[in-house]
Amino acid sequence: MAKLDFSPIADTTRRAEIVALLRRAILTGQLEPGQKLNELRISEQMRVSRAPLREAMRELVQEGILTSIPYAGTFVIEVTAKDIVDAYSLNQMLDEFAIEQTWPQRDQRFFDELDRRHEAVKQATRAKDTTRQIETALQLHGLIYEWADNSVLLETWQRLTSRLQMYFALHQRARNEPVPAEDLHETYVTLLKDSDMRAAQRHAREHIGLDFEELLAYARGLETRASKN
Amino acid sequence: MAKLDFSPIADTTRRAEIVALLRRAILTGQLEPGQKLNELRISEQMRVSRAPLREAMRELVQEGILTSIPYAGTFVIEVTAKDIVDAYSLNQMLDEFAIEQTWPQRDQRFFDELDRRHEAVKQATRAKDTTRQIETALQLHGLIYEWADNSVLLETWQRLTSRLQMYFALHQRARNEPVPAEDLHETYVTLLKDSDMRAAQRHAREHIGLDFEELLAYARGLETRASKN
DNA sequence: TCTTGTTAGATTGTCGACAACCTGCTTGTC
DNA sequence: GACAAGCAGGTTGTCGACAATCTAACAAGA
Repeated sequence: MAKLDFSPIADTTRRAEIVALLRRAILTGQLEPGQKLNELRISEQMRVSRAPLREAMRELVQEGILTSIPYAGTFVIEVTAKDIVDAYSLNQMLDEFAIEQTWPQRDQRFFDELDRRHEAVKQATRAKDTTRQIETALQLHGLIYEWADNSVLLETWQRLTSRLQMYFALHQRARNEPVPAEDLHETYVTLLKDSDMRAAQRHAREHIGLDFEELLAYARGLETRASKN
Repeated sequence: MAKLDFSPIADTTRRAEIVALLRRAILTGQLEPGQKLNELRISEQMRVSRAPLREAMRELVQEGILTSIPYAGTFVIEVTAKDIVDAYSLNQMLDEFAIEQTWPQRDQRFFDELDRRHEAVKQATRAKDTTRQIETALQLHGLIYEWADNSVLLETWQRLTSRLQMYFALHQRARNEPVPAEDLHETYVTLLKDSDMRAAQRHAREHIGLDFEELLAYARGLETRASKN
């Protein structure tokens, strides 16, 4: 019998689809930070009862992109400059760890996948599809976490990614101009293929840092504006 | 007007209480790994309808201590040796980071709280209340995360703690004898009060490592037994 | 004018019932 | 006896309605 990998069957519950829909709406910025999610309205729009919608919202609350106050409502999380700093500094630490864990596991399949994802970023960049550009860049970046073969680490990264994606999408929407070129990824990919682990770690640190500074400046701007109200 | 800090009022939803009840049942090992949670049965026992129960279960699924398969059921997560290794190695990394972040923030309040929690561990040890001993030890350990002033890091740690607590509780239940003395914590506390950050980091690494080796051996035993079925 | 009590409307939390689905057993056929 | 089809029981997923709670507007009193 030939060895054949079947992908898992799709979740066929309404709940799972609702989760996907809501998550996408939040991470692309269609639902803005602080916005309240009216259960009745959303359930009517989706042609679904409130039960699966509420369960979906509970999941997203635990995922950290929604927040719930009993009898008051469920809201998209607010983005503060401190949140970004926190997420960023933890991300740096995790990156270093993930690269360390992945390093001995790198093989041809890893390199191929690396190229595939890098190509996806370049394509999104050429198409000027900024939302997709953020998505693919994070997927490229997530490869080291998938390869690290540590399920808890991967979960942690995915939770963090939700927030990062949201932050970048907001930033992107605000300035409404294309994200910088993909040269940074070029170096990143090259270093991951190379033999100097420390160099890869160092680059990951600095590479992410660049986008981060801009992002942070944007968030500080938001807060300054908010404090004037 | 005198400055007075009111603590937030308790969540008064059934859902929140159910979450607390279930979490406790899982983390103390009353609900065993792999066990299925029958919604109807539990809802009847708690005198609650299935709606808030299901929402509570969704939260615990996202928290990582339950797992759900559509139309099949919701189960307590299985514990594999690899899970423990994964959680442990990530924990080491996070500890180092947390100590680094906390270090400059240490003040008298920190030291006082450190002593308070240490005392709680000693008390639980004297009372031979093993469940509480695990709880308090993890709370003592969690202080550096609370003081690190990084909300994302704290969340991550709390998720990890759920699993760690479950692992230790299982181990504890299995061998059914008191956990070793609190001398290890004595050193830990002393080092956190001292001025040598590296030493504290190194100790945290090794200190946790001791309990861990036993835990791991236990998990491997579980798997060996399971594979014979 | 400010504060306090009341009330109406809207929203969230919870409930009981029904629909969809899975599992294991039975039945019938070869 | 082996195997497939179909049925029965039980469990999860979803629904619509009701109860509890919050908010804001309004009225009454100091």
